[in-house]
Amino acid sequence: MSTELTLTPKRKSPNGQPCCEPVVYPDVERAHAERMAKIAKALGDPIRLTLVDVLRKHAGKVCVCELVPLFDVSQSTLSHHLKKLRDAGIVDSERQGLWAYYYVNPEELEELSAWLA
Amino acid sequence: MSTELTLTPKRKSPNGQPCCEPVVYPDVERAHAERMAKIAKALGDPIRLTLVDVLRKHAGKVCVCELVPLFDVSQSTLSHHLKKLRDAGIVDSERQGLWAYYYVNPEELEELSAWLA
DNA sequence: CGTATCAATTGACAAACGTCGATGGAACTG
DNA sequence: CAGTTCCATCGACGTTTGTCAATTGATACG
Repeated sequence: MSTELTLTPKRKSPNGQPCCEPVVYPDVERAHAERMAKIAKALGDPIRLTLVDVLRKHAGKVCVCELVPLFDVSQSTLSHHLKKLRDAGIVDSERQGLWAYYYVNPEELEELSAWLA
Repeated sequence: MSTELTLTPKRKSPNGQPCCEPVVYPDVERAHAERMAKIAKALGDPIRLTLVDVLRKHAGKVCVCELVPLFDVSQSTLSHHLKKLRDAGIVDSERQGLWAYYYVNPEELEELSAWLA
């Protein structure tokens, strides 16, 4: 990263000039930021965050039919949230007969967790 | 939390019965989850996440005019993103003459960071 | 085979989002 | 004062989101 920016304009710029030197975009960060933002976005809903919480704490595979009664939303809405978490890679699921079991992919949270710490 | 749930239905439920015992909603988590989801949502955009990254790494107050050239969006869009971060409490700003200086409120990230770790 | 159960998908809708260009307002410069 | 600079806000737009009721598809049971 090493971006030691110099960031303190003191006076108005001369006419026509922008106020600051354009600073290079930290290139390494780009894909990094996009991956983490995707994860954060998936966690950006109380229901989904709680789902992840329950799945993590249980540390095993949890049947959808156990998850539905935990929330005040319809089954289809919950299914939709689970799909978002799957699309983000945060959870995965496994079918067994009638039931679907969900579990967390802890690695997917690591990057964001490390950045945040 | 102490929620040791028993979560593994094996057979189809008898007619009319739902498949699982309803499990109590972990009440403590509710406000907690909403606060953290709000923070996560604010971080759920690559531009905003990068803004927070730059502000954190610089560990000081940064002028908006330094931030604008870092991204491929208009000044008004960037201002909009900064407002979202302000609304979430993640950053704060301070006016000095013509310029606005932004900085991170690190405490606001702690709850989510701790949960994620 | 017929019916019930669980879960995903579909379609609909209002609300929120991300973006831009234009405008407004405060403050500095000459 | 007149012009300029920085930044926030407004209005518009197309897209995405969160939600539900209804449907579908797969599986299990009798």
